[in-house]
Amino acid sequence: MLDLQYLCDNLEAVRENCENRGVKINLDDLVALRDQRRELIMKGDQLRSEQKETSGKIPKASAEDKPALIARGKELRAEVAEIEQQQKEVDLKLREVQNQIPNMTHPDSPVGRSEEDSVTVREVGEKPSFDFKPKDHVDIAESLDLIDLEAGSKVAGHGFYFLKNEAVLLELALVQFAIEKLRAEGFTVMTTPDLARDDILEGIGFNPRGEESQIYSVENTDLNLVGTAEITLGGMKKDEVIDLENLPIKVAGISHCFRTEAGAHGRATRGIYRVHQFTKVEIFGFTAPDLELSNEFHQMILRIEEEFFQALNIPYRVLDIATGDMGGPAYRKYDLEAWMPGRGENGEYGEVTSCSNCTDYQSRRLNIRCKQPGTKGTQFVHTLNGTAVAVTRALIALLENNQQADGSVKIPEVLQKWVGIDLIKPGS
RNA sequence: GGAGAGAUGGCUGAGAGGCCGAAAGCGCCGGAUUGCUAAUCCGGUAAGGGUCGAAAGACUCUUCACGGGUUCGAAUCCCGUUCUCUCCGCCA
Repeated sequence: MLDLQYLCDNLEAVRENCENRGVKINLDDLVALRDQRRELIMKGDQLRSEQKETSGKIPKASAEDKPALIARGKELRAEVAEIEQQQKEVDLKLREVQNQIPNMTHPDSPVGRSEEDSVTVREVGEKPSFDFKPKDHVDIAESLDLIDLEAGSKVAGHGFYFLKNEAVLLELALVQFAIEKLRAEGFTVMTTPDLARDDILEGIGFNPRGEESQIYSVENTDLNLVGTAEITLGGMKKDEVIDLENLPIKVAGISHCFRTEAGAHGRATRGIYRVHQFTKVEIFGFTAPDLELSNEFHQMILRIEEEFFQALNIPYRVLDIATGDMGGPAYRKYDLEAWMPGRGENGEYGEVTSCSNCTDYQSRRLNIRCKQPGTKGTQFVHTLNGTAVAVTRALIALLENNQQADGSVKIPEVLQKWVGIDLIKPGS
C-alpha cells in the first residue's frame, strides 16, 4: 500500500506507473474519496471537541444548568456516531482503491507488460552438452526411483508428490546448504509457521480469500497455508517499532509453500515444476527507509542467490523483471532462471528463484516502523525478500544438468557431505 | 480441552468514572558541573490523523490489546474476541 498523501500529491506519476504495471484504476475516485474523508474528519473533530467541552462543564455546572448540558451531550453523541459511521464507510472504499495501486517502480526496471519484456542481465555458467538425448526430470526420477507422482495424486491430487530415496537426501542437502550459507552471511535462520492469519497475508500483499486466490485457506478460521515464508518472516514484525540502529534485520526461514495454482492449468503441468506444495528457504530483510540501503540489500540477496547456483554448478540467467510482470508490492524484482536441459525441445530456462525490493509497500500495511533516537516520529521500514532455494525447482535443474549417459546423476560436490554419495545410479 | 491471572508509551510499571495522554523508573536528547573508560544535578522526551503554514511550528481530534455496549463523560464499568502467563487434562 502506498501513502495516501503521496498518491494524491503525485497523481500523474502514479497514473503513469499504473499504466506501466498494467493496472487499471480510476484515480479520480481516489481523490474524491480522500476529499470526502477530509471533510468528515473535520466535521467529526469539531463535534467531538464540543462534546468534550460540554461534558467537561457538567461536574461544575449548577443544578439548573445541568439538564440542558446533558441533553446537548446526548445530541452530540448521536451526531458524532453518524459522522463516524460515514467515515468508516469512506475509509473502507478508500482502502479498497488504495490496495489496488501497485508500488512505484525503480527507474531502471524495463517497462513492458509481459514476461518477454524482462531484460536478461547476464547468463552465467556453461550449459552442459550431452552426447545423448537428455531426459527430463520426470524420466530421470522414474528410472532412479526418486519421485512418486502417482502416489501424490492418489493421496492429495494432481500437483502433489512424494520424494523418495536420494531425492529426500537432496532436499535436505539443498536446505542445509542454503542454511549454512545464510548463516555465514549473517542471517538469523529459523523455521516458521506454515499457517498465517488473513491480515498478515494481506499485509504482505496476498489476497487470501476470493475467486482467483493462490492461497489455501482453512475453513472456519482466519488461517491460511502460507504460499511462502515471506509471509511469516515479514509478518513477524507486524506493529513493531524498530530502533534504526538495529537495522538491517537479516532473517531466513525454512517453510513449506502451498499454492493452489488457480488459473495455471495446462501450463507446465508435467512433473514437479508447478506443484501445490514444496519446501523453500526464504531470505527476508528489513532495512532503514533509504533506497540506497535497500537497493544495496537487494543486490546482496541477488548475489547470494547466484552464488547458490554457481556452487551447484547449474547454469542460469538473471532477469530484470519488467514492470507489468512483477506483482503489486515490488519496486524492483530479479528472477534467476536455471537451465533445464529436459524442458521443451532442446532445453529451456525455468524460474528457480526471485528477489524483490518492496520498499515501504508491505511495511505500511503491516505497520512496521523504525525510529531514530532523538528524532520525532517514525518511518516505515523497507522490506525485501528472495528465495535461497525452492527445492522442487532446484531439484529439476540439478537432476537434468547432472545426468549421465548411463542414466546416473552426479551429486554436486557441495552437497555430497549431506547426501553421502557422489552419484545416484540406477538400481542403487 | 478445563480453571485462573493478565494485556497501559521505545522498555518496566502505577492508575479503579470527569482533575489522565496517563505517576515513577529505565532508555534517549539537551544543558550544568566535576574531570577521566564514569558519576551527579537540571530540563526535555509517545504515536497517528486533520486544518493552517514556504518552513519552523501552531491548533485540533484519535489512541491505555481488539470490537461492541452503558454514560453528558470510560484506561477505569458491562459483553464479546484475540493474545500472554500459571495450574490441570490430553498429546508428538
